Amino acid sequence: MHATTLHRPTHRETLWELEEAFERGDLVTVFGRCTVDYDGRATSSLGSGNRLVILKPDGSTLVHTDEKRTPVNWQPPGSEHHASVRDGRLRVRGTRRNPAETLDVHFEQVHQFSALSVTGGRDLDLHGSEEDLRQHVLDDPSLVESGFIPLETERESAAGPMDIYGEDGDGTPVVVELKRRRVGPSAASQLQRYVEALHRELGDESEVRGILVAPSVTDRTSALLDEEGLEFVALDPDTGRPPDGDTATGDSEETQNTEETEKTADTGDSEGTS
Amino acid sequence: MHATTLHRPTHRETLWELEEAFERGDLVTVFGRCTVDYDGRATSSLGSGNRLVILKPDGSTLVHTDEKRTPVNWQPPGSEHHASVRDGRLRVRGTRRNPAETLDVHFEQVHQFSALSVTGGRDLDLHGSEEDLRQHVLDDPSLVESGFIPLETERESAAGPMDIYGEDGDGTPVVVELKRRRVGPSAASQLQRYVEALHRELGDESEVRGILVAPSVTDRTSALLDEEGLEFVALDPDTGRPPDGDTATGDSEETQNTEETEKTADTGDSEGTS
DNA sequence: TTGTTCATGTCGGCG
DNA sequence: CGCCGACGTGAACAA
Repeated sequence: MHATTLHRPTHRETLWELEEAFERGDLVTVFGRCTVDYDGRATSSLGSGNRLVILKPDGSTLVHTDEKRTPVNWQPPGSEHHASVRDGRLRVRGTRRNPAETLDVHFEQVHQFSALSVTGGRDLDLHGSEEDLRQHVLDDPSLVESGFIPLETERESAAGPMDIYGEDGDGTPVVVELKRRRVGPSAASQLQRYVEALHRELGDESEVRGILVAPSVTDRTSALLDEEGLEFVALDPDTGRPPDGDTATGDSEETQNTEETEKTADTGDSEGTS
Repeated sequence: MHATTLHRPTHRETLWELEEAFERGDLVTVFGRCTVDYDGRATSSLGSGNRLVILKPDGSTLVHTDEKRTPVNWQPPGSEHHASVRDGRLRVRGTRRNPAETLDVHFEQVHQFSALSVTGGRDLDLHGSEEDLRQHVLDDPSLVESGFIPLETERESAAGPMDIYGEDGDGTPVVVELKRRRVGPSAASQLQRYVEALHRELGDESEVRGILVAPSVTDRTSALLDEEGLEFVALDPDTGRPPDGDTATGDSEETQNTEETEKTADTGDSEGTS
């Protein structure tokens, strides 16, 4: 581990240290007054101001102001860094092809330069994603509906892979779409795509049910689900159980299967993870 | 403008400077060996390693490794920073409510601390977004189709706001969905949602056309569009004209209006921007 | 605050 | 490398 820092360096000094840092594979931060120009998937320009520029050894460039989580300008990983001095200004350029794009940072003045060796320890242990929700459902399919039997995950269809494919107690095909958070209209459309594709695949006479599993759903989306004959089951991705305010279980006398459907899954005695 | 930098400071020194920097509203960078723990919308932990931590005066926290554009961990703007020393470690905590979430960075060692005044100049001039494409179409509606008349943008429907609502030469309602880049299935679904909602709104006897305007479309999506009776028009968001390889203009003898539809817009003499 | 959608989204996985 | 969908998406804007 090492850290090189220059205070108010000349452009020539910065240029030299930049190239050394690129060579070593350091992470570089440059704080200074600069303009930024981007051209590629879109086009942008940013007037002069003091910003923090980060150059990563994987080729990425981040230009940060004092606000927001998202950089005001950037270049993705896989780009190439190149630095030069022209017209009394230091230029740091990031380029890539496919898509072709270029980011130019022109420094009028560099207030601070740092080269840091940031190697090691970058794998994150994350819980609470859609993957976890799926595991909950596979561990105890009755969470979706009593009698539900998962048959396949990521099952392919003409509309793409569906999260969980299975059958209900009557042997009717069921498509389950999982969302880790409150869902909007797009999730309903996505589920509908899968249901329609499967319906076409299995034959026009076949019934196919679609169930959206998420912690909650917006009003408009709830209406869309109703119109499409799709169903909703409330599940929290963390606990794998119905959220606290478990209203809107979808059965507002509009679900198409009016026979004795038991939607209330019996909680409690799930054996859980192996 | 000022920049304070400490090289291998003690935790006590860092703590002092951190609180000063928070007070001044500086942007802070801390480079050091640390662990990171997050709990909120999800839960994550990150083992010990050398990382660059950025603390913005708007409350955001970014933890960057030597790879990727996206921080390995973060806290959004609007959070609150708090620093303390416990058990011989420096803890920097970011918290917010709604949703409730906490990010803890525990430093075993700080290699470098900087406090930077990054005020000013953060508005970006950006071109090439969907907004530009819309302007192109509104300037010359024949780009979509000869005879097309835009009536309203962001028109509300039961399925949400549609990009452009208008009429074709026959007075048939048309929903136009704009995309700045090559589109996948979700865009087709989105358009279909709007068309269906409008169809319902105007009455079951009414015909409603849906046109997807984008530079290009994937094969599967093209099939989806066909099945739904939706149309596609190829337009480049930058130039507002058909892209170079202008194949797949949608008229593969499957569009439902087989009367004399003139899809080929006359290029060239568009008056353009006012 | 909630709902909805765009984004230079970014990122990972699979074919 | 393209397609496809998740993401602690973030950010802007309207209701």
